[in-house]
Amino acid sequence: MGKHESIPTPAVRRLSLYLRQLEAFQETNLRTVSSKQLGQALRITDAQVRKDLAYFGQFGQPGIGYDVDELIAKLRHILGTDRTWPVLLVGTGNLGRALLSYKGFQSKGFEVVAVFDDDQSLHGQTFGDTGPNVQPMQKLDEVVKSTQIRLAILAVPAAVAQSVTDKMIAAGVKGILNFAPVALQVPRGVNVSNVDLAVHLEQLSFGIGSSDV
Amino acid sequence: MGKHESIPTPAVRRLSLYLRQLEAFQETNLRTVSSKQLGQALRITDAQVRKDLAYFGQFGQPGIGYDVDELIAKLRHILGTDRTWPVLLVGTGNLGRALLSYKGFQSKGFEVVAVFDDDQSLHGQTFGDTGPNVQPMQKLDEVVKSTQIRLAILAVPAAVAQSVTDKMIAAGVKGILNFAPVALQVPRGVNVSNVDLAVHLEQLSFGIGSSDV
DNA sequence: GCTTGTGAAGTAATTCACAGCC
DNA sequence: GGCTGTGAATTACTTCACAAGC
Repeated sequence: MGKHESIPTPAVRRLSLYLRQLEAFQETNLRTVSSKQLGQALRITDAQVRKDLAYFGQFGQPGIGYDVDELIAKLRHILGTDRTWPVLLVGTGNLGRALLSYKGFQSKGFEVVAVFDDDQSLHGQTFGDTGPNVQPMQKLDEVVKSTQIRLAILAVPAAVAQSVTDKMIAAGVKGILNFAPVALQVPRGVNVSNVDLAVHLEQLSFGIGSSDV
Repeated sequence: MGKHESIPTPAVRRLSLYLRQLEAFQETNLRTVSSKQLGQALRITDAQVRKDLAYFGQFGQPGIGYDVDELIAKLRHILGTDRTWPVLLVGTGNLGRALLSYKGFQSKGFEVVAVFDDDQSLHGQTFGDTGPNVQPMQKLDEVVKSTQIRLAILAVPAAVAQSVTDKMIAAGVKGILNFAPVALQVPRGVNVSNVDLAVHLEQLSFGIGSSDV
C-alpha cells in the first residue's frame, strides 16, 4: 500500500509549484524563504503553503522560515526527482519531436531514453541533438521490460492512444503523460496526467465569456 | 461582473471533458447519452455529471438522458467555442512550431492568426502549411489592438515570459495559455492556464513513489 | 422500467488564529 | 518582531437518495 493516502491531491500538485519557485529563488541567491514570500509568488495563502509542507514533515524554523536549498532537496526527494527517471516517448509527430528537442527535462530529473513510432520510414532516425533512435512498436514491450521504464509520454493520435496505452501498461509502465485528447482507461495503480490544449483554451474562453463585456 | 461566480472551478474543467467525450460518442452515431454512460467513460460519478450540467441549465430528459448533438451545442455555447477565437502565439521555438502545425485547434474553435518572435531572422517566415508570418515583438501591441485578439499562447523561455505577458496584457489579452515554467503575475480579469511538462512528470513520479515496491 | 434534477448529507480542502519558538 | 506548525472553524466540493417525469 502507498504511504500518501491522506494527502490532498491539490497539495501534491502545489508541491511541484513550490519546487519550481524555490529554484527560481535559489537563482537569485535567496537563502531563506517564508511561507508568505513563497505564497505571494504563487498567489497562494501562507497558511496553505505551511499546511501543504507540513503533510510531509517539519521543514521550517519559527522566526526564520525555510532554508531554500534544504527545502528544494526535501521536495525533490518527496516528488521522487532526486534521481533521474528514464522516460519512454511514443509518437514522433510534431509534438513528439518538439518534446525530444526540449532541454528542460534533463535538469528536472527526466530523460527520454526510448522512442517509438509505428511509421516505418522513421525507424532508426533520431530527433534532437542526442535523442535515441526511433524504434518500431513491436520492440516496446521488450525495451520497457529490460530497462524497467516506468514513465511514458504519449504523443500519438487519439485514435490509437488507448491501444498504445494498453501495450505500455502490459509492459510495466506506471505513469503516463497523455497528450492525446481522449480519456484513457487504465487499471488501478497506473496514473495518467492529461495535457489537452483544446481543454486549456476552452477554460480560458469560458473565463473571458464570464467577464464584463 | 461575471455571471459564473457560484460555479465550482472543477465543474468548469469537467465541462470540457464532457464535450470531448460527447464528440467521441457523436462519431459513433450515438443519439442519446445518460449521465451514467458519460460518467463511466470519464471515471466520474453519474451524480457529478448531472450536478455539473445542472449549474448551467436543464439539458436532459428523465427516462431518456441527454441528446448528444444538443448537449454538444449547449456546452460549446457555455464554453464560448460556438464561434472561432483568434489566437496569438508568441515564441517559435520547437514547441511554438509544433503548436503551429497542430491541426486540432481549428475544429475546436481556435485559430492562430498572429505569431510573434524576437528573433529577427525568423521575421516574415511561416511555419506549418498555412500559418501566419512571424512578426517582430514591436508589432504585438498594434496587431492585438486592431484585431481584438483576447487569447494568447505563450511559448517563450522562462526568462522573458513575464515581460512578454505584461506586453500582451497591456495590449488587451485576457487569457494566456502559458508553457513557460514560471508563475505569471497577472491582474484580476486576466486568466492564465499553465502547462508545465516537468510539473506533470513530477506528479507521475510522486504517484509511482507512493505505490507498492 | 429508467433517468433527470436537486435538496440534504457527507467529505474534502482551505483559511483562521494562536501557542510556541527563534 | 517574525515565523512555523496545527487544531478549530469555515468554505467548497462531492455523493446520496429520492420525488417527478419519460
